[in-house]
Amino acid sequence: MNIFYNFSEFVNDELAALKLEGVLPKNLDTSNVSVDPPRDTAHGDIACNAAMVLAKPSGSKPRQLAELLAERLKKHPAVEEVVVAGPGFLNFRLNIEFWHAHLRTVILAGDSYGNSRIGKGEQVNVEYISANPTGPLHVGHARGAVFGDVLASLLEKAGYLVTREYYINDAGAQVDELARSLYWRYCELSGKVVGEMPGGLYPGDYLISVAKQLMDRDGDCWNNLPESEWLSVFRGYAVDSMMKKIRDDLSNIGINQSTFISERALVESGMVQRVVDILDDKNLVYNGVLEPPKGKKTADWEERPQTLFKYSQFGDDVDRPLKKADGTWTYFASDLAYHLDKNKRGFTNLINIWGADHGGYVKRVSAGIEALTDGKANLDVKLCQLVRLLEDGETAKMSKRAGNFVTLSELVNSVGKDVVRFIMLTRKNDAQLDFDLVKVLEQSRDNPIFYVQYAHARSYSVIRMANEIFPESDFSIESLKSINLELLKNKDEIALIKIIALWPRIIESAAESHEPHRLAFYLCELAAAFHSLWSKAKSDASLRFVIDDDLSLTQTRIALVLGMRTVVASGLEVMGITPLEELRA
RNA sequence: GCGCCCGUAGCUCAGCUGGAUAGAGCGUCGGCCUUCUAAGCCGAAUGUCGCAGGUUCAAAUCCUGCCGGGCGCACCA
Repeated sequence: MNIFYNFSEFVNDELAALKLEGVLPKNLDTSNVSVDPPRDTAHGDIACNAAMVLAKPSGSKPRQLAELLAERLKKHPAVEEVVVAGPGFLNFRLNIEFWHAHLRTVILAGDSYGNSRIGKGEQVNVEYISANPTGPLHVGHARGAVFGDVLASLLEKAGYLVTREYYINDAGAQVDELARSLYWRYCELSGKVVGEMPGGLYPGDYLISVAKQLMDRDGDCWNNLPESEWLSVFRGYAVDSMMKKIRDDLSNIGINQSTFISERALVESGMVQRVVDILDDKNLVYNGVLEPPKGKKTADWEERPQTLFKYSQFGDDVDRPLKKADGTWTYFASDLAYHLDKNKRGFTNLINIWGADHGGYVKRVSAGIEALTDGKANLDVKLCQLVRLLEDGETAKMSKRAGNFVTLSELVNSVGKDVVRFIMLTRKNDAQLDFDLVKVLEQSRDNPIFYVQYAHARSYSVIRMANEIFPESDFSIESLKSINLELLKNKDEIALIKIIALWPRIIESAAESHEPHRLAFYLCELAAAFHSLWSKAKSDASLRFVIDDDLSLTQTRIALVLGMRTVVASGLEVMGITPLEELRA
C-alpha cells in the first residue's frame, strides 16, 4: 500500500528493460535510485533521482538520461505526466483517478491501512522501563515507557513479531537496601525503632503499607533476628510488592509487557558465570588493575586487582570490571548475561530504551553482545532525554509525597493516560521535553493531542450533520465503500488524499529508524490539512462536506472524511490512545 | 583528560537515513465569526542550518578539526 514502493518497482522494471535493450550498461548499479515524495508539492507527487544517480556510471548526461526515462515512465496508467526538472529530477504527476482509487483502498482497508510487511515476521525484542524495583515509577520513567511501548506497536504494524520485555534489577546492593528499608518500617510498626530513617535507606512512605501487609502475614516473628535471617525474605517480599505496584501503574497507562526477566534468577542459574567463561574462552578476560578514573574526584579510590573485560579491544581505552570487590558480579557482567539470554531465546534484533544518563554505557554493552554472539545479534539503544515538568510555564510543584519525585500515577491521574502518551512523543527521543501540566489540557491549536483528537471528533460531527440533513440516507462505512468518488475534484480535497497516502510510508520509515515520534508529527500534519479544508468552507459554502441539496456529493465528501478518520484512528491506535468521537463534555 | 548526545527563524522544535528556493507551531503584523463546533482558518515578515575544511552531480544531513551546551566516566544500577 506504500505507493512510493509501487512506483519504485515500476521504475526498476523500466531500468531493467533498458539494460536488456542495451541502452544502459548491463552491470549498472541502480541501488541508489530512490522514489520519494518531493519536498515541495509544486514539484509533483513523486520524485525520482534515477537520472542524476545513473548519468555518470552509464556515461550520459543527467538531463539527457532524464528525458529518455521520462518517455518510458509516462506509459504507467496512473501517470498524468513526467517532467524533467532541476539538475535531472523526474517529477511524476499522478492522475486524479489514481487518488480516487487510493482513497477507496483506504476505506476498504480500514484499521489495517498502513500495515506493512517490511518486518517479514522477524522477531524483535523491545526492552523498556526496566526500572529498579526500589520504589514506584516516576515521571522520568514515563517517557521511556511510552516510547518503548509505541515503538513496539509500530514495529508490529510494520510486520515484526515483537516481544515487550522488562528486566528486573533485583540482584544488586540496591534491593538489599530496599529490604533493609522495609525491615526498618516493619520495626517501626512494632515500636522497635522511632524517628528518622537512617541515611542510605529508601525513605518514601510507600513501604509503610508493604510493611503492614507483611506484618499481617507473618506477625512480628522477624523482630530481634540477625539480618542474615530476614534479609532474603524481606527482599523478596519488597521486590514482589514493588513490581506489583509498578505493573499496576504501567497498566494504568496502557502498558502490559509480556516478559519479565529477573536478574537474580539469571545469576542463580549460573548464567553470569557461563558468560564470563565464554568471554574467557575468547581470551577477553583477565585479572588486572585499573587506572583511577579521570575527571571525577574519587576520594575512596583504591587500587585493587579485578576481573576485567577487554573492552579496549572494542575501541575504548579502558577495560571494564566484571566482579566487584566483594566477589559478586558487577551490573555489567549480569547485563551481558541477560543480553546473551535474549539471544539464546532466539532474538537477534534487540532494542533497549534507556535514560540519557546511561549513554556512556551503550558502547560497552554493544561490544559485549558483539563478542558473545560473534556479531550475529544487533543491539540498538534508544536514549530518552529528561522530561521537565512545568505548570503553565513555571516549574511544577506537584505533590511529592512518595519521596522527592512526582510519580507516574500522579501524572496519569492528573492529565490522563492518552495525554501522557501523546505528549511524550511530541519530541524526538534525544531532545529534552517540556511537559506542561496546564497546557496539555488546553483545547487550542497549541495543544497537539487536542488538535488531532479534534480532527477525529469532527469527522463524527460531520456525519451526524449529514444524517440530520439526509435522514433517509446511509453514511455507514459499508455503504461508502462502493460510493462513486469521481465528484472529488477540488484541489484541496485531492491534497488531503495525498497526505493520507503518506501513512504507510510514515509507518515504514518510523519503524525502520525506531522513531515513533514521527507518528505524532504526521498526525498533526494530517489534522491540519483536514481542519484547513473544513475552514475553507467558511468563505466558500460550496466546499462544505455536507451539501444540503446534493446527496451524492455529500456522500463522496464524507468518504474523504472517513479516509482521514481511518488514518487518525489508526495512528492513535498505534500510539495506544483512544480516539474520541466527541470533545464536548 | 576520554566517550556519547545536541547546536536549524525572536522562542520551542521538525527535516522523510544525500536532493530542488530549509519547514511547522508559538510570538509579531494584516485579514476572516447571522458557525456543517472560530476550541478555528488564510496571508505577510523573519535564516552565515554553531565555525572551518573535505567527500560528489548534489550536504542541515556523511567524514575530519575546532567552538559552545548537556550527560556519563573503579567498586552503584
